[in-house]
Amino acid sequence: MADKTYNIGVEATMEVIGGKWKAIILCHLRHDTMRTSELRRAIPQITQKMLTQQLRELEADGIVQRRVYEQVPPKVEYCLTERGESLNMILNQLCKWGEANIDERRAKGEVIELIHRDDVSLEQNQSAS
Amino acid sequence: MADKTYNIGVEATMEVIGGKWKAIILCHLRHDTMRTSELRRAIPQITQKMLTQQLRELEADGIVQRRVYEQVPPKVEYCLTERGESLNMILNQLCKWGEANIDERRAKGEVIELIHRDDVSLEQNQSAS
DNA sequence: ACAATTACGTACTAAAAAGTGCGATACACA
DNA sequence: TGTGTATCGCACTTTTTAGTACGTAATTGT
Repeated sequence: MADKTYNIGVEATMEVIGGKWKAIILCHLRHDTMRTSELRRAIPQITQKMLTQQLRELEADGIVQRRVYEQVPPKVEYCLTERGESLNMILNQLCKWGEANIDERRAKGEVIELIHRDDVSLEQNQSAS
Repeated sequence: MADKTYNIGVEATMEVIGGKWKAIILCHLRHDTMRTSELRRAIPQITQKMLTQQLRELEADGIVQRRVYEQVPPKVEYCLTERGESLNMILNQLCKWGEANIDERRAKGEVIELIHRDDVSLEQNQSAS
């Protein structure tokens, strides 16, 4: 394994959840275990190749767990590992911030649509005030 | 402004803080106002072009504020806007998660180095328990 | 005169990430 | 025999992102 150097923690995090698809995949998996086809339906624009590829990388990073059922047609399920679960709070906040931001932008006249608003409501919220 | 559609909030967030440099830049700016040259020293691998380009995009997204002092040689400072500040908690957590992850990986035998460990200690932390 | 300073732009190139199109498997069912 | 299912791999192309190399400005100090 080659020597690796980070300057600041966030670099290591973005290496794991960065890119066009990973954070989205993880946001879906944080609620449920899902099979490949469910993820594909939940993320319509992703291609099969990208989905598999990103899931493989997340697996290699110890974030998701892959479970294969030996049956035909195949059935493969993915869920977060313990390390993946430790991203839960971050994922929730990323979702919420994005939603709030979309609202602000819309209030300023931009034409934006948000298909699925996450209802995390009363989970690990700690809004001081 | 062209019509834009998101499926889930996190997409909008990653559009703003994604990419190789933005989250890193923001992590540095969350403590201080900094001028261009300070940022460059804080993030040694970034090129001048990338730094400027990313800052411009963050400015366009209303995340950072650019202040130009009319003097020679030029002096330009950047700081977070209110909207940028609203990312603070996320940025802290991204840093902390990365640090913890680096520790885990090192414990498993990987040869990793982390130059700057962030000491956010007692800021807006809310660890229940 | 000339270098150093600080911030930025622009044309061009290189590398990384994502997308397309195709094939494979192995069984069920018409 | 042929079609549908669910998952994945591979070769290839396109798009996006990042990096290189260079040039500008206006002033201070040598």
